[in-house]
Amino acid sequence: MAVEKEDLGLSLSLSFPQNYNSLQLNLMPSLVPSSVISQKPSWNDTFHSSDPNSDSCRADTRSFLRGIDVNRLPSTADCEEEAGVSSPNSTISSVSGKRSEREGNGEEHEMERDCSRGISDEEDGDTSRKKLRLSKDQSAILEESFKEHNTLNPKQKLALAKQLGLRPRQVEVWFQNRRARTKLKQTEVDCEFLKRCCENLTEENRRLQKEVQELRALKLPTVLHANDPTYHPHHVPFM
DNA sequence: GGGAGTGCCCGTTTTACGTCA
DNA sequence: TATGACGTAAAACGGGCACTC
Repeated sequence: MAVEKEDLGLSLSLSFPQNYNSLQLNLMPSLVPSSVISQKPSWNDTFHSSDPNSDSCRADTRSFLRGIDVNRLPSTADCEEEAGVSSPNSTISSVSGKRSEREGNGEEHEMERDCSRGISDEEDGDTSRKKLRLSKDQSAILEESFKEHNTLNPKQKLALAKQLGLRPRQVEVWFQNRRARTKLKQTEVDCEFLKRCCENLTEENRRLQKEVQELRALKLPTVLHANDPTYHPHHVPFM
């Protein structure tokens, strides 16, 4: 496994029941969980025009990315598509349809040619989809990027893909899966937190119940006498 | 208002790889 | 030691939704 669970940098600090506010969830060293996950990264500054939501960027991207299916591996991929051969589980209109229209562009195409691993994977003539195991270096770089920003704008994606010698689609998929793993991890942490909350509340409830019983035991005579109209403080009942 | 294009999320499938009998 | 079954992590896929133009 390229990324161990520990590599996610998870740490959980719990302090119960004195101060629930002391709970700290730190999923990753530089990635603040939940609330910040959706924030746009500062790394955007690296790429000017980098706000993925900006009009210029989107328009840029749209014209930028068109016409090439990044899922298609370089070289032989073209032949396969034209021959109507795709992966066993994908139709021509599936991946190549949805992604090709939005991610194809000259730069990516050129970059894909440089993807030696992809080429070698496909050159064996096997038409089934080959899953590429990322190298440790590739995973490390992706992790570093993810720590900086857990989403990518198109330019960042291209730059990263180029740097790693991967297809932009692979980088995109990696980030999607990485976000999913982070979310799953956060859910596990949240569940653990709630579980501990429940345990502490149960214990607190048990303690309070016991305390109530003790108080009732102490005050029982008074309570009974107060409700007893025949009671007289100096009256000694028959035994 | 609605269609097209795009990005992201989510659930699922497929594949690579480690473990164990 | 070889090998096949099995489990798991992760890469990849497909559909849906939201958003923008």
